[in-house]
Amino acid sequence: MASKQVPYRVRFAPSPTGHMHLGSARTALYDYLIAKKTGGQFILRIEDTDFKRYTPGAEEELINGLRWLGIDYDEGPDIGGPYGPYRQSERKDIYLEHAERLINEGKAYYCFCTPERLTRMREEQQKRKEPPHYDGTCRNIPLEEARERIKVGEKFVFRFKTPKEGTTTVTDLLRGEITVENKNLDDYILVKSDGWALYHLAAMVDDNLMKITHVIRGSEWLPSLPLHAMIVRAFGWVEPVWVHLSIFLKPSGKGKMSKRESADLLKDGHSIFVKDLQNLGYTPEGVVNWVSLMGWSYDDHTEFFTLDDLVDKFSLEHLNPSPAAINFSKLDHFNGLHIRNFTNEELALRIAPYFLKAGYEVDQGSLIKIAPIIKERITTLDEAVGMAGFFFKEEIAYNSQDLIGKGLDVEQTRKILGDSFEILSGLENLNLALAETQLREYVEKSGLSAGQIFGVLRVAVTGQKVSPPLFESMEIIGKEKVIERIKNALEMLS
RNA sequence: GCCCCCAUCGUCUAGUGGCCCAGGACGUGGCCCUCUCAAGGCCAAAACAGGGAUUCGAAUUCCCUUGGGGGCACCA
Repeated sequence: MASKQVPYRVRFAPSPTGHMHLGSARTALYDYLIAKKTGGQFILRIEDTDFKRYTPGAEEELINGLRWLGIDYDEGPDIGGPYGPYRQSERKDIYLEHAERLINEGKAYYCFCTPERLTRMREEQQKRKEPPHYDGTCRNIPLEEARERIKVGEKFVFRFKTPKEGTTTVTDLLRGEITVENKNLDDYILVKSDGWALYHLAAMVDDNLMKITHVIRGSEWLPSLPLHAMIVRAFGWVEPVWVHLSIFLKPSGKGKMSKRESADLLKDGHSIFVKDLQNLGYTPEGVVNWVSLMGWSYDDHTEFFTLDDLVDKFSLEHLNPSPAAINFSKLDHFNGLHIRNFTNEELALRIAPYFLKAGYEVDQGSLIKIAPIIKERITTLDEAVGMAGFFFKEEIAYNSQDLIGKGLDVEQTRKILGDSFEILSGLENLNLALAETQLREYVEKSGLSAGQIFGVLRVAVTGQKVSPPLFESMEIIGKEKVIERIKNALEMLS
């Protein structure tokens, strides 16, 4: 009997404040993988208590992004679940109750300091070269007095009463024990004066209520981990396993990606936003494979994974804590790999939207025929349009200069075109084997190279200097159209 | 400034004291294949940040230095 796997309950808890980026995608992926692997649940929770930063449409983009990547969640705002609601904006009272509980137990206190006073305080601390921290003005106000002030209508926040002495030790799965001196920790605000909980409180309360066993998140949260552990401990709850994933650095490896740089990236056909990646012709398979390997590895020799492979092979043990620079050329590599792995039917389905977007009228039947000859020539789906658009054009446009092959002059080119026209016209159809045999015989007799002759025909038939294989292409285009295009080319040169 | 984290080829990484004068992948260069472009195959260049300590033995353990990153909000 195999040892029993404990099901993990994990959550992806983004705030709807912008576009879904790679870091989020990876966190969600790992959440999904480990939940699936252990037979547990993956929960989507929206952390939307900061209304100032709320971005309309962000939640929808998040959900679409997850869906596109194939990362399904078991509980979430749109599908519900036994521990809802899954939007923090619908859980205000829950947080307030918990904050009150901390107050009653002497583990938190009401603070009446105004934001203005706090900024002034911080400025002075900076002037004195002190680390910014709350000075504790309200820390020792007797509870009775504080309640009176609240009754009178004074504005207040809840602050956590952080011990001033001793140390706090928390264990991160990837890094081991992390110990900090409590005097370096602040009396963090738990609930704002508008009554809304801050992340520190809300997330810990929700994680407990939603029975989260493993908190998997970015390591930008590491500095507040001791606080989070303190809050969990103050409530007397058992801590989840803390897992802080490595940070993604920009391709240069120098710092996190900024807004400005993200925009520049897009010009090169890359992006850190899931939505852009989709538009740029990347496949969910490629993105998932690529992102899974940033900060995690399986073994020495396996790197090609489908989502199902990953469910099978993923484990928290092989996570790497060091920051990772984003490497887009590797994305291209994986994307190409997965495109080549598609069946022709699948590829046809995937590239169709890109043709449509470019204004082409395409049919599935033709795309299936085209799929095998472009498969190994494209790294992104949208490249199919540039590579194979000529199949669907009534008339192809190109520069007549491009017709004239390397080492050839106009006369020679015309002769090639004319002879080819004769040869192909004489054929019953442009059956691949037949056409190629005939044309190769012609090459033999002509004394020219195959490259020269086929090059001329390539431009005449496809309008491109770079195209899928000539004979395969001609067969798909059909005799009539091929002959006509050769004739047009001939006329162009006269 | 303070706190925390990290440190193997350009990049992503394998490596948990001897199997490593360090393996794989991307990228780069070369060759082969070839109707273009790819794909594919083969080959090559390319790294344990530095210094101590522990040990018979260190990429692997400990300490220091250096470098890099993250965080210091009534944001998440």
